[in-house]
Amino acid sequence: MSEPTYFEQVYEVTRRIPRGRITTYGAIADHLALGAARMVGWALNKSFLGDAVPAHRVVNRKGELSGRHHFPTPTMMQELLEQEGVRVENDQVCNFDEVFWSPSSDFLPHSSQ
DNA sequence: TGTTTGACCACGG
DNA sequence: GCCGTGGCCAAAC
Repeated sequence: MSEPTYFEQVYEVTRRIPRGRITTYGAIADHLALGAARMVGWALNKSFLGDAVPAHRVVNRKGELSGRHHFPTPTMMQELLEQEGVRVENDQVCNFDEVFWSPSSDFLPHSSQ
């Protein structure tokens, strides 16, 4: 058990992402002060294997579904986002700025869910 | 125990 | 505005 590793923290932050919202690897890395966004993606790689972590809500800074290939099906990530109201086109989030959620914003700046 | 990789990001040319 | 390189830190081989 020991201390919670950084991917444990990534799980926590990822779970706190509201429905219909997304965030970036850099935002999580910055909030956790990891300094390396690569670890976030790598941590999320194992996240959905055991724990129900909405890894589909995490995209890169370009709003692209870079992790779609790591899902059971490459289309599942887009399907999940569309089901939550996130408009995805060509494996990329359209209103990226609108659905973007910051891990530091616990109080939700715009509207909660 | 050293090397390689990884769902990235920022900067420079 | 696009492409190449470095940096970042930790786990896996």
